[in-house]
Amino acid sequence: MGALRTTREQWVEAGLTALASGGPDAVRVEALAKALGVTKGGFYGSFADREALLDAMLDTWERESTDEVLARVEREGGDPRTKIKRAGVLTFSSGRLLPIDLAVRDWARRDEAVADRLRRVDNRRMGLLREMIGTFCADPDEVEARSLLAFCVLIGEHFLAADHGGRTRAQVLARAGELILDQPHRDA
Amino acid sequence: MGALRTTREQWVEAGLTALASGGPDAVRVEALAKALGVTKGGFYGSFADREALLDAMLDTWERESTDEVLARVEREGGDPRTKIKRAGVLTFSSGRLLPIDLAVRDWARRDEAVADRLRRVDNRRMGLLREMIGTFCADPDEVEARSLLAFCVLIGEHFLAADHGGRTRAQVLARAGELILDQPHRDA
DNA sequence: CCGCTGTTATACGGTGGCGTATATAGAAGG
DNA sequence: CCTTCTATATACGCCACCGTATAACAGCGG
Repeated sequence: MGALRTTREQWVEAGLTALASGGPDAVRVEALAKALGVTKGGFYGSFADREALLDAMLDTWERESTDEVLARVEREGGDPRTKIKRAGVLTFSSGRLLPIDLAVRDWARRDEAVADRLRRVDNRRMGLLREMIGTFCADPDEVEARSLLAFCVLIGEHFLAADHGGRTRAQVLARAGELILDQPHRDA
Repeated sequence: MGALRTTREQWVEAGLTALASGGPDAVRVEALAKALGVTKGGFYGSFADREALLDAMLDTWERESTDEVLARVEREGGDPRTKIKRAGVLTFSSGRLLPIDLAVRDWARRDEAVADRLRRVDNRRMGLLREMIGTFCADPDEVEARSLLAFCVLIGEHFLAADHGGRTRAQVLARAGELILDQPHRDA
């Protein structure tokens, strides 16, 4: 073989970094090449075009966000609450996946194919939430409502800019988490 | 005067439409001109450059999202719950403001000036939520938590792609709304 | 009716990005 | 050590876009 090749994975990684910080429009072949210290010459040996890279990036994101997280959660075990918390940390507290996730969400509003992928990912996550919340809440409709609440907070939090009158966001979130997860509603 | 001028407002309106459907990168002077049936020739009579248009667009959005909504809510009166619901409808159920709002939220993640504007807007909205929820919830920390929950749902809902096992999103949201607003937490 | 006045159309230069073609360089194999 | 093979550098054409300069043109005042 010839000189050491810049792998598909390196291009995908650089692409995801660009996506995370600037959205899909920031994923530009020449910019990624510069970030990798090469020129775009070799890019078209690994990918047909820019679209193919975007597709591969979404493949990687989908796999890391679902299969890898769920496998690791399953492998490390624990009670339902522990599992869910671990899934949340793995997905939204590693600096890597969170910004990609948020960028994909905005992207999905304008691209139906991206929206389909996001639906697959979100449905698997909702599955976990249902499972956990179902352990302490009997009404399936309420399980669904609480799962949606939890998911909306996990995501929506990052799109809100409001302050909280001296409290930190983390403090308010902790209290909100209690309302959703630790205080099952009692029917009047 | 010469030929009928294409007003600043028309450019701003076209810009907001483009922002709503394609994000800030879709706000391109020549594309807006085509949408207005003119060329970009006159654009630079109304704006110094593209940045000036983006600024004017944000001015308009900020005013419509806060002053106009709050003034109308105040003018039409009603009890706190009615006021809040009216504010929610005016902001998030008119096809116009919602997509702009979502686009601005993603934009704010990458632009500090946009983030500052969004903070001003969100703080005024949180003010209304606090006021309403404070009417049936005494603990200020819980008021804050419930307000954040409500706001996260209003926004996060539009960034989620999950299904709900036969239920519609509206059904699940209705139940979630009850949990946040109609079922004050009782201490154990 | 004719000449201002100011808005818009048109043309231009510059930049940056995509995808292709060709040359080059560096490792593997003889 | 030389050949060969392949990834990459380089150069190219193309297009979209920004911002400017200049020309044309539509109303209004005289």
